[in-house]
Amino acid sequence: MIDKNSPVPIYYQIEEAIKSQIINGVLQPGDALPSEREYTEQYNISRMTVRQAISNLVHAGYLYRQKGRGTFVSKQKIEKNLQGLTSFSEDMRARGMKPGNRLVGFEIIPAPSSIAAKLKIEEHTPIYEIKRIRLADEKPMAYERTYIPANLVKGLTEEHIKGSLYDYLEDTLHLVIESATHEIESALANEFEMKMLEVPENSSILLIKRQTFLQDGTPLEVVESSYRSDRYKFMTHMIRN
Amino acid sequence: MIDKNSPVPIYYQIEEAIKSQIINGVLQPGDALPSEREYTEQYNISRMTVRQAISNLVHAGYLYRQKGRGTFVSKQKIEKNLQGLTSFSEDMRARGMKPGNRLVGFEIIPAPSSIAAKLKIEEHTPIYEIKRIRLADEKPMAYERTYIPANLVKGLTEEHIKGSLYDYLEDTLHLVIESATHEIESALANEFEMKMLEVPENSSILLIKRQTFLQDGTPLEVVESSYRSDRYKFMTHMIRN
DNA sequence: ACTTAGAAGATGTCTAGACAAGTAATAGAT
DNA sequence: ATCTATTACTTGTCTAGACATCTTCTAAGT
Repeated sequence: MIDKNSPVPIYYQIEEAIKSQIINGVLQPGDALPSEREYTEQYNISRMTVRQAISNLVHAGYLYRQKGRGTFVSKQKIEKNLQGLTSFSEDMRARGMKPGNRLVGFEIIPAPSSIAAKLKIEEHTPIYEIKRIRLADEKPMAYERTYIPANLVKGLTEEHIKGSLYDYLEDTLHLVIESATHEIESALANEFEMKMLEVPENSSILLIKRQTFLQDGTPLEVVESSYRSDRYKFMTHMIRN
Repeated sequence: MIDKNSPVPIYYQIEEAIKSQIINGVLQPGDALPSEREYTEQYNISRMTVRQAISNLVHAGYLYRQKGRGTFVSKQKIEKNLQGLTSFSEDMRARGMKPGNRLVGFEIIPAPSSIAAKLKIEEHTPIYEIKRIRLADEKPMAYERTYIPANLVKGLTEEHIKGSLYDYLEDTLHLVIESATHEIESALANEFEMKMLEVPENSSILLIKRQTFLQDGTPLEVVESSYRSDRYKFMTHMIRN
């Protein structure tokens, strides 16, 4: 079960063992876990190591702890942050749809002041402007404008955009994408959006403005998207402080 | 600086000391923190205690760690999960507005099947149905229906709802509200919503469907809200896995 | 000047306790 | 039967190391 000679950290092996007991129904929602001391004795490991495994599972939402009482399996089925930050393609795939793209525009432009402020660069600094119609199952889902600092993402080409931009950023450039903020509004589709999204007059759209950040907090991109309201709803998960 | 005789845990005191150095500009974004060993020596505490403080700040988004290199101040200014799960009143206050309420309806009804499924109770089980116009600075912001299992929240009265429902749940009933899911859509206001929200024909609205969960994963409430799109945008923060 | 190897310094993982503070169960007294 | 005190058990906090693995710097060799 726990292999002390494995390169996989012991705490991680414990995590996976507990998680699979939960997923396989051996541990039911509301069940008490064995105590930390019991794990310590069973696996002959330090209690702090057990605590690290359990803390990670508490953080992930599988377990909750109550001082003096014990540790219990959460009734809530979703893993916290499972619905995390994804690329458009990842999002569509998660919804069982086939993602696609129609590139409308791709150029380097001087950053207008509002975008520059969000990207924390000087106005007029060169940025990539990427305009796309986002498809799901071959039909328009969203119209999207993406702005990325040119000096941060060197060598970006149309080929990268046709594939997965996030794959290029993460796998080739080794950028660590950490988080994003979203502002979500409702509006009526304008003439342009009606045409791009193929929706009739007086259609409402979901406007999503997103800012993505790297691990060290550097802003990576600003994305402004107009989604068809008949085909898309935004889903998120929030934790109370 | 660090008071070992204080009831406040040492790791928490370290956290607060580092946090205030960041907030006061003593530590700048991108700056390296002193090493764990340096804190250990400076405060004459265990390195594991230092690690706990730093881990909490990493988790909160103030710092990031790189193995072999050190720990650095994040450039990103917002605290992760700062924009966490709030009540309506908390949300409005955070936006600098004065929250208010017009109670439209409050009764116990048998749970319809779709609500029962979300609350994980049997159809027809008694639930509270609370209908409110949500005000901000005395003007309508949202129309909202809330559904709460009656056996989970005993003794709920109109007085509680006129005040802060979350205060009653947390402070009086000691329920630990942990998280929520949101589904956000865009739509056109119907006749009823136009009247409640005082918006003209062909106004778009932001539809937010929320499910709130307690610490142990028990569903607490289902909330369906229609927000004025001219006065409200939804803001959230997501982390990449 | 450039390259390589070793040392120094950083975080990551883990040990084996100890005491603090909360909850639950049990035993004894009324 | 009920109440109170004690004991047992739980998580929370902390200690004082040790070794693993990564990065960076320095010194030596070419």
